[in-house]
Amino acid sequence: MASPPPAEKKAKKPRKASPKLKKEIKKEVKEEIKEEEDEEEDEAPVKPKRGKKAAASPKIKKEDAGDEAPKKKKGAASAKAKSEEEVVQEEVADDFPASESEAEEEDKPLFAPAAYKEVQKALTAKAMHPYPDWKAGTPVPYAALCKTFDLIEGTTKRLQKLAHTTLFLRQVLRLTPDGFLEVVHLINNKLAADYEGIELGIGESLLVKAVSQACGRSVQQIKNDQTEIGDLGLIAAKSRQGQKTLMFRKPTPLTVTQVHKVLMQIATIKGTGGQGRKVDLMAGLLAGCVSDYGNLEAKYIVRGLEGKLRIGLADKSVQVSIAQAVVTWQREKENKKVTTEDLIKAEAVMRQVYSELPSYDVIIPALMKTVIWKLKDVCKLQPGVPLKPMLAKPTKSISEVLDRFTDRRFTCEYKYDGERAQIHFVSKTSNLTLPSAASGNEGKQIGKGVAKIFSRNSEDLSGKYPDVLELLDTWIKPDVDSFVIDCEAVGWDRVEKKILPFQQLMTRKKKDVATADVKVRVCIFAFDLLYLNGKSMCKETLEERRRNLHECFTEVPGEFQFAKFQDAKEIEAIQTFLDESVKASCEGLMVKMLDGEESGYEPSKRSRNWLKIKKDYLSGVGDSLDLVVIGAYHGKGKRTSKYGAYLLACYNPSKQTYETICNIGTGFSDEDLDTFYDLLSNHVIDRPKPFYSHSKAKPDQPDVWFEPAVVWEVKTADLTLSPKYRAAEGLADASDKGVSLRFPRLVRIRDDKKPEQATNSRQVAELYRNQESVAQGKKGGVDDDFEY
DNA sequence: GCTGATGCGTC
DNA sequence: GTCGGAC
DNA sequence: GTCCGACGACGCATCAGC
Repeated sequence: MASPPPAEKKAKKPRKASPKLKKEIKKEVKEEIKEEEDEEEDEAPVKPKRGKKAAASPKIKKEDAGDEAPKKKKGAASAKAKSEEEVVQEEVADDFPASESEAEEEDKPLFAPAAYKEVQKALTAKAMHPYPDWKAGTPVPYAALCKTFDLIEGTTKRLQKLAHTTLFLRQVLRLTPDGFLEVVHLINNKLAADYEGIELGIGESLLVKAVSQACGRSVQQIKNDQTEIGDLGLIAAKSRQGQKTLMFRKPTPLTVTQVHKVLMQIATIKGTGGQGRKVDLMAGLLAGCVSDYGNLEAKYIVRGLEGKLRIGLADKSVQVSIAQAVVTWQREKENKKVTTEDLIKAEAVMRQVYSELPSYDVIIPALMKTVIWKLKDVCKLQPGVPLKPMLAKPTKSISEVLDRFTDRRFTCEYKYDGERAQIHFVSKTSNLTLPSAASGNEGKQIGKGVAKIFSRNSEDLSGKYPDVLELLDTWIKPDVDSFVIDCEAVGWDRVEKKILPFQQLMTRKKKDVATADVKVRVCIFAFDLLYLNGKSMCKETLEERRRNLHECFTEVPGEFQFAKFQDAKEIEAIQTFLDESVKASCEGLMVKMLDGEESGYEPSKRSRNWLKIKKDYLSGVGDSLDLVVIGAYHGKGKRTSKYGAYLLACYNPSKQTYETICNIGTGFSDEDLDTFYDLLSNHVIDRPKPFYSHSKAKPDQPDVWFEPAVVWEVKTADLTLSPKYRAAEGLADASDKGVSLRFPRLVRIRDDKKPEQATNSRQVAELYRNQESVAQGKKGGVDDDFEY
């Protein structure tokens, strides 16, 4: 990689000055908003006074669960769980094996058993719901869902979030079981499984139009509110409030079914005039928020359309809640009380099933007619449905890797810089079939059978990689009936026979690709085998899976290869292998356990059981630059009323200009964000300086400009050629493109540096050219006056 | 038919 | 993708 | 350790507006 950056040479100053100035004021603003919300609630006629206990009141939770849980966890280390059914609840909780050692067979629960007691209390108490029961058999009121969202958002405690969710799901199961799937989809903020490829096609700008249209305010007014309030959902709610008296009250409030239906309509609109119709539909939804919880409805309609509910409850927690609600419901049908053990077991079932078949469209219907203990028999990994990929945790040093894997056998693999690809295949002679997604794709017919390919996020990539699928036949050994493999698709230069940089891979077309037109060829690097000949391999050890992988496939250089690996043990060997991987155009290494329970492919159990080492994680290694802050963007969500991101530039001494290089929005502590807001507010100017070189395109403009004053050290994984930024323009490359940073993050403040001492354009160009992917083959002399 | 804005996916 | 905060 | 949500660059696909 590049030579040590200038920043490393200077003495390091302690980072982070002490802040805490305007904090108070901001708090007040927030509280104001909060109060208004509360008021709205008080008005609601159905405020559940009696329901308090069941709704898992914060205080009770805190005292019991919060404090006891950790102690119990240590104390109850080894007691073995006994028969499941007729044990008194308390006992079960206390005796349940807490963790690690013996309970390996069962998945670990998300929380300590003692905490479950609390959840359970909430579950078994005479169910009092924050939202009163609707008429059984009728559609779920959207307001009921929103009320639940509100409660979930209102706490930061995970147990409470869960309790709220579960309670609501139980209510749905009890009153409107038919609506359960839709409810689950809306809680996940999904319309359907990812591989169905159904997208809203809504972004902020269309949404602003819709809000403006719905409440009769100008787009500009909404935008102004955005910098102040930050949350478009709240704005919609507020705006609505203002208009309330003027609007007609429709008699029928929204139902979950209706909302789901309209969202589906929005998603399927195509063609000319589509955006306008989408806006109309959205505005219609907003106008339909007429229940007593209208403000909440509007808020979450907008949040949902934004693509993020931001209630602090996502995938994993939803899984757990579904498991809890369903098991409780099913127990009730048997006239039995749910036990703590039931909850834990149900959660384990759910996690495992979901990891192999992450599709509620399949799981929920199954749960409606199957007892949860048998779910595993009905819902299994099947070719055609992508499973959640195993992920890796970043590691800060090689010794950290060794610490984590002491006394374990492990292996290191190259981490290729491409696109994650999960390939599914079923042979013609197999009695299996590739189920086609509702939306169409049948899978690609190839000589030996049918195949599909999926992305890391379960999107169907079959249309993007026809060339890959067509070559499958040549890698598969005879008598392989069906499989799912985990791989990386990497750009491949067929002439030079070498890996292409990621940026090049990205230029591939994505839809309806014809093999003949493919410009950027790809080599598949396979590293895992998840399913083979009708059987899931997930529970096998990595060693076993890898052995099978190598047995069942033949390498074809430049088309299909096994990821390079080495079962290194010592620090030096790993270091050497890491260096080699970088030289071979890889990002670094993946480190994985070879055998034992934890080497299984079970993302739900622990989604980050693998480790990754990249050069830029290691402190003191990798490229870092000292850059000048010249602009900023208003923050959203939890960054409301501060800057959420900043625009950075390097210095060009010969032109005496500041050339923009990237935005930055990560690496800041909350304290930093406050400090920098205050600090930089002193440097605001009303227009960019004439000596700033930056894109003139409208969407590229920051909300605020600063005079050059503050310098930050920033770390990056790579330098890229940019269509948007101007750093080192004309120096890095023959083209007119500037340079930007891949994965920029703040390292520390450089208040020992003046803006003119920032990293200069020539240095940026040098860093760019020194990269393996660029320098390969044309490594020239070292530019010595680089040092200064 | 072209260009720029916007959405959405990859990392 | 990276990162920090809350649990 | 786990989960969540702030935020990054970039390029294809799609549609509005000319």
